[in-house]
Amino acid sequence: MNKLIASSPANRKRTGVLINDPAKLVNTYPKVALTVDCAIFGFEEDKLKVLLIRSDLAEFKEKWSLLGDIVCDTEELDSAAYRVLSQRTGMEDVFLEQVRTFGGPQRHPGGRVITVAYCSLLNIYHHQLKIHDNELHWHSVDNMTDMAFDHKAIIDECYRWLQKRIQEHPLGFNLLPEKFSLRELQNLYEAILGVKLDRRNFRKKFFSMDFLIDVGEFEEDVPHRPGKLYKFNFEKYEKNKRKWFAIDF
Amino acid sequence: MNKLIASSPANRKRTGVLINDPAKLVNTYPKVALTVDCAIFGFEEDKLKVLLIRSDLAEFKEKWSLLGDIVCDTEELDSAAYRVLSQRTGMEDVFLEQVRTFGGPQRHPGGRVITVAYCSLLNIYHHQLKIHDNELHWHSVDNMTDMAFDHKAIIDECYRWLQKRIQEHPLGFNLLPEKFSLRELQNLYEAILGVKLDRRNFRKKFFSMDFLIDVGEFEEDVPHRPGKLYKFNFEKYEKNKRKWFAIDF
DNA sequence: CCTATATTGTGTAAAATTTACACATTATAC
DNA sequence: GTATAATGTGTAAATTTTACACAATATAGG
Repeated sequence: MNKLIASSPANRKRTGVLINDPAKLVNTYPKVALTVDCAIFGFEEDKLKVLLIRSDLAEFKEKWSLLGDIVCDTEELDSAAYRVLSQRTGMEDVFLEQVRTFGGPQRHPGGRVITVAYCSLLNIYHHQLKIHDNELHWHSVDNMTDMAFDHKAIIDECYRWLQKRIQEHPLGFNLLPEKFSLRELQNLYEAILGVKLDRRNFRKKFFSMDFLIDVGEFEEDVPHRPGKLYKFNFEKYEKNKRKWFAIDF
Repeated sequence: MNKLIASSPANRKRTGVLINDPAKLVNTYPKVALTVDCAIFGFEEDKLKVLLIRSDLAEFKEKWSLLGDIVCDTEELDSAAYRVLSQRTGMEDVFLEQVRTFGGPQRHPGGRVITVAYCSLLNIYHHQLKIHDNELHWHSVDNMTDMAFDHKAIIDECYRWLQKRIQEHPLGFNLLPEKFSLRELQNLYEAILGVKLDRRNFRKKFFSMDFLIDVGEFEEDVPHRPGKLYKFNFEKYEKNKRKWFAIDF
């Protein structure tokens, strides 16, 4: 099934003789192209969105793909992903985390290309966000179709990852403006998790965590009684971060 | 900081002209060596162990490394990891999951080598387990020192991943014999999580989940009253898998 | 056979958390 | 000024989690 490669650690006979020239060894290894792909999520009109670009492969004409790039020679994976992110959005200090690596031998029509998938969260209305390329678009996460490569599978994986993660860590705030109302926060959770939550219990939950700072301001331009605005107290959270423990499955 | 690569998706001018020859494009990408590394965990004498091998690089003489191998030309990442696992342990049907990818440009002294880390769990006393290579050893997970490459960091990451994962999914049973006592199960959780648990509450918890099958047998060769033996009901678990939901951070 | 030892197996009460649920308040829109 | 649409708030019941002690049962060793 696999071509045998004599130098491969598992096939190399272990003679007890140590290898003095690792570069020579690595030279015998097969090489693949390496990219990063970013699932850049945003939240708009109470919907989770992901930033996509038109594929420029003829084969995937009219199809959408994630923002990605090759990893340069001496570049860290995280740095490559971050570079994609800031080049494409103009934003700095954006939430970014590795999700998983996709390496199917047939995933790219041009030959083997391994991609490390990243998840990124940003506020679509951030003043710093600049999307120049008019081939870039925010797509609703439900209703992902016509995707190039295996990018549908990557987005699905990143979305599941996000659903899980926002329940355990305060990631969601990265999708909101710095100041937000509890309604916005609840809409965010409801949209991402695909559930309906009780308003009073939701509030009680977040207030009891005691990480919300009342900024003493109110919503504006809403056609009803404006809600209070809050900030998330990241410093306090980092200090009090509870060690998560509960057997439950 | 990074060498510019004209063909890189992010640098390529988007002219609207579609690429008809993706292979030609991929050929211009820089290539890296690709490996998988398996953190193969076992449980012995109430301690979490990981299977390591002596590094065969002179540079890492006397140091330990994870079991890994290069990924072959047309091989899936999962398959490569599984191949390492079965070649090294003789076992089939072993729990295996991708954890994350390590790709620091300097992580391998022989040049750039990206590695996809996998976590695997098996029962050290399984009759099928055959470890031929006498350079292979089970190491206690605390007390990991003298590791080759960045394998200490990889093990740390896999260990944290495991700690989290066994609380949400019934992975731990993969480390135990098919039939086990509740004491063994509790020892497992205590060892992996590094906590002390109340015996009665632990039992109540697992009984209330209702996934344990009383096999009607008892421990043997223990110098005290033998405990009942149980199996984990994986079928029932798969059917009833509850969708995990709880905002908590 | 008896005794010492070590571990199994079991229940309950208190505390904490989660859930379900309704109405008065406050702003805008017309 | 009135209709509308959302905010803001409390409590009781149910559930889950925690803390905690003692009798039963096997082996080990004299």
